Amino acid sequence: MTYILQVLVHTPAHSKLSGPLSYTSALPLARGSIVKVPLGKREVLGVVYGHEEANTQATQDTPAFTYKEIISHTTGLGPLQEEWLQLVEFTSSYYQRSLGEVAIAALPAQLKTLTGDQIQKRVDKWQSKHLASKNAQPLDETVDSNRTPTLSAEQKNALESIEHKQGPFLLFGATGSGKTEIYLKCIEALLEQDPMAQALIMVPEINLTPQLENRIRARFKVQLGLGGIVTMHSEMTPAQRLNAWMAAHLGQAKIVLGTRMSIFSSMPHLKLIIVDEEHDPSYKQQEGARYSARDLAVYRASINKCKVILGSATPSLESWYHSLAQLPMLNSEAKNINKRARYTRIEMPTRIGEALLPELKRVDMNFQPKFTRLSAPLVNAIREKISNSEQVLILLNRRGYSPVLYCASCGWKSQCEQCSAFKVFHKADRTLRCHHCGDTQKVPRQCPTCSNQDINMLGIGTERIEETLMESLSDLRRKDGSEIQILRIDADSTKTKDSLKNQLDLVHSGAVDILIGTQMIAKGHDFRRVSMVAALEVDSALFSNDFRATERLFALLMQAAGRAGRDASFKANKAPELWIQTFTPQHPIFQHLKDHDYPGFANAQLNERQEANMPPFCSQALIKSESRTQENAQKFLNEIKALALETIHSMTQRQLLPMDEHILIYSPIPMSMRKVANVERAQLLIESKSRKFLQNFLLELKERMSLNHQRYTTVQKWVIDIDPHTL
DNA sequence: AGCACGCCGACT
DNA sequence: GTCGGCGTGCTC
Repeated sequence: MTYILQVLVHTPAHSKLSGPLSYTSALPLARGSIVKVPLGKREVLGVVYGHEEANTQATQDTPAFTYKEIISHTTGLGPLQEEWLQLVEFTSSYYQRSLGEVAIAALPAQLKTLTGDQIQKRVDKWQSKHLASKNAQPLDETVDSNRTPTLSAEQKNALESIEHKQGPFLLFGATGSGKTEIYLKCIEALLEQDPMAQALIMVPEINLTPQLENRIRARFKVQLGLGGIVTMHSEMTPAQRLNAWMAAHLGQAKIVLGTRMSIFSSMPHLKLIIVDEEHDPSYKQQEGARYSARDLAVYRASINKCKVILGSATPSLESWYHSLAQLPMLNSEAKNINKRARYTRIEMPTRIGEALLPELKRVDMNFQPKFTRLSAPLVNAIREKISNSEQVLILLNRRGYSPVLYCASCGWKSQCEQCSAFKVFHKADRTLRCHHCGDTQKVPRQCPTCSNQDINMLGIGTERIEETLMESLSDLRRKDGSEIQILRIDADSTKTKDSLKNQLDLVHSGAVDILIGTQMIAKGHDFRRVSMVAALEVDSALFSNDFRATERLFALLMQAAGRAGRDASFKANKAPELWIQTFTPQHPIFQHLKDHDYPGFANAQLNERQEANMPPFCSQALIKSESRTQENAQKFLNEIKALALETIHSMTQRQLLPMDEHILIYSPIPMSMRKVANVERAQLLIESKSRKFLQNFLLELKERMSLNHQRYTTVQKWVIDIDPHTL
């Protein structure tokens, strides 16, 4: 008997080939089976999507098409489960990519290169190893799994809610309020109740949060054995990824800890999903299928009928909004709408132990001498902390020495020829570097256009702050008379593999007094002896074109402040301090920050978003195009716009859309980074009050586009970004 | 997406 | 004379 299988293969999103392809097979392989199939001259990985008995006679309207036969199917690895396929289907349709692309991208790459036999060997090897480690229950080491901390009343209430309610849960807990302990307790309870159960924990970037992994391993190592806990992130080797994936797929890994990619891990007994720091932008994939792993987590929990916990001290406005049963009414214009709270909010406002909330100090830069980089009050405060053997953390989100070079006599600037950006002066190797295309040149000794010897620097970067501090604190000594140590951590200082970890270890060990860095140091890491955090140059985020910039700044500053004063044994008789240098100290964000009032901030933001009809009060999609010329990039989008208007008209006529303007098509504009590496970029924003209508509309728009596919040749590349993060 | 075929520029 | 650029076209 011959069967015809529909197989998902990695085919492009916008083409005739975007659907499942048909192959013949001697076996009626189950949906979800992993197979190898021929495609053109290649042999590719595929996932069986369905099968039917072959019709011996080709029907009239389907001309006989000679299908190729599948090459092999992977024994030893059972089929991917129905819920997993459903997640793939949803991702594919919601984010407008082909089923095959989503499915194959979600599988470990080694499945493509290894033969069926090789995979079988891996499975056998893995299973015997796993069994061995299971039998040898480690009595070794100083595992203190029984030593679980006593829970606060807040934590007890939180656990009770999670146990008795349905969720999804928004765990809104201050930094240091013990969210991690809640996660661990939930997993504990789950495994106790069902030893087969699997839990998925997602974190924004695993290398920035090794503490969580350590705590999970410490807590569950004995119970689960080595293979019971696996991690998944992009820095693992292909072999490691395959192993972790198999462990999860075969049900032996009970805990999967990973970055956004792990939302697609095959977990047949998935019973709990946790999204830590759910507000973090890195949950949004920026390539291929541009999914939000956080949103998919909520969806996956609903199809798996399992619980999902979104945790954050500064939730995304979307999640916050979903946790409200009623909109706040702070402005007269705001409408008080009663709505359904989709998420159950659980609050844990109190920091555990003696840790005090940071105190906000604003330096009004309007009253500082012109071009001041580090204000006198800030420098004095730093001196005081250091001489008191405390650590200081300085945040500046700009690496390099100076972001722009400028010639005062002719007006030359260090513009990158290939990008709409300036080349940044890096003093360490005396180069001018473009941070967008990577182009690097030696720094000119004189102005390239007028030969003026005197080139000015505009603005500051982390390198320059490091230098400035070294100079202004050169006389300062530690209590024991030794020299103070300043360390800079940014993408430049952490190029080699373990350098980030090594540098962070230096901070933890106390060898460093002042740590200067970009955003990367604000995430996750506990610097226990840090008693002061200073943020420089924050104003640009307050006046950005991107409506989410304020939200991101607030989260960053709250998170940075949370780095400080976490050491219970650190006898801080004073609260830790968060210093901000700003030209707009009266900006409302700072009042909320001072009061540690996230709800106040979020509610004010929600009111603004409501008035301006921005997310979460509308859904957005962004079509981006790339071309040699800006004109062509926009020309393409104008064609799309015309097609979109036609589509709306037609859909309205067919009553697929309501009569009034439910879909709003803006006009093409250059992207905020309009040129990168000599490629001009433009974008077209599409908006709707209704997520469902927007989806339906985009589906039909895409269909119409593929009908006249050959027409779109003016453009090199185009993509649809659903729920874009940055505009 | 890959991968081939195919037709024009600078090199062993 | 070949190597190799990326435009065009095809893959169940």
